[in-house]
Amino acid sequence: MSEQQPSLDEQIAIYQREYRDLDPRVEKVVNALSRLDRRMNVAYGRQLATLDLGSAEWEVLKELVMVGEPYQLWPGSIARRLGLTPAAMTHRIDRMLAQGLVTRERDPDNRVRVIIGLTDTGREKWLQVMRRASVFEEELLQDLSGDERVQLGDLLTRLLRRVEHAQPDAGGRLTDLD
Amino acid sequence: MSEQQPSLDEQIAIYQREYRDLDPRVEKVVNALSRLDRRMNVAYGRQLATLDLGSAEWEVLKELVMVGEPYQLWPGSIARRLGLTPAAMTHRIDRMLAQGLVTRERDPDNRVRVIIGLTDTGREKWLQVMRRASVFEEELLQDLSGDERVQLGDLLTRLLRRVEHAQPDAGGRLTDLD
DNA sequence: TGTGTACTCTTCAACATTGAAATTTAGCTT
DNA sequence: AAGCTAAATTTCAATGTTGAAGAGTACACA
Repeated sequence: MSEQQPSLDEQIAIYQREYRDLDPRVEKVVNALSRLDRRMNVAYGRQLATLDLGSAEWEVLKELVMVGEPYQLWPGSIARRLGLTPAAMTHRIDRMLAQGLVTRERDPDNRVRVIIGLTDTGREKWLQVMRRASVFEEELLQDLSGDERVQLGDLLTRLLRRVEHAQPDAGGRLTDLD
Repeated sequence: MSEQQPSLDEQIAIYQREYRDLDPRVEKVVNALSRLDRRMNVAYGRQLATLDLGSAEWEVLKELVMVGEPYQLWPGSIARRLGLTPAAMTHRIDRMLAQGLVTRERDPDNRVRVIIGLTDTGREKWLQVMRRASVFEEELLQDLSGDERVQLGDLLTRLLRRVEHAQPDAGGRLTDLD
């Protein structure tokens, strides 16, 4: 009935008691990953709050910067990348328009489509967030040597490959997102 | 204006163009982590759906199993662990009660408090999910040797330590969650 | 040229989460 | 023992997301 979360090793020990066939090495990786991501998001969330930005807006900003010049994307494409419904995008963009972070105009090539563009204000906001985020990220990796950072990046990239280029062929159980 | 997400390396290259001081090794780790977590959650979400379970319910189930016997927790404690408001917990538990996954009773020691307990149905549900999840997880780590799995687990654990035992003393920017 | 089909975005109602106020209880202080 | 403060949960109104339906546009094919 403890108030605080058990340590990762405690968690895995209990999981194994519940389900003997579980591989503790695999569980350690997977659960550490998910714990880390939660912590990172809490940290980002706090920094965003000090910049009057919600994490919803931040996600969209990131996608727009991520495509590079000229910082344009269709709403549906953003929605798919973020795993949201198009309806949610409509509303997010409404809000971001009001804050001057993005523009919305009809696509001349296909008038059903809409083009979302990043404003200078939006790009500046992205930069402000990244400046703070990079301080946190550096702190997070503090204990790792240069070699270890590269090693970790490589291992994670190899996992990512499995899951980002997953063809759902051959009874594949892996996820496709786009 | 591409339809699909840029690769991790493309993403980082663009980030660096926007913000020169960014350390690509750090960015690679952090962004790979966050991409992986998103993919994993999509995969889990699909498996949960086939078991008529929402990810909200799954999160609560996990916390209850994670504390071990006798599988009891206060609503506020669950809320803090999951980063939710107490109000959200009230509603989640309402739903889970209706599905017979948990019980809710007053704490005899402090009648303001409430004790949420796992039912046998709930524990069985957890097991069903884990049986499927472990297949996916094994597939995810497929390309890593036994040594590499341990190595990855260790590196991630070291990051986690930085962030889970963070005292916000000394101007610390790291997050505290509980 | 006309029709059908597919696609994109928006609108709408239902549901989940949030933040704040309200309620109830415990524990401390005097 | 009374009153004050702090804590846990629930209730309520407001906001965000979802799924489905609707409106508009492009493309293929007859």
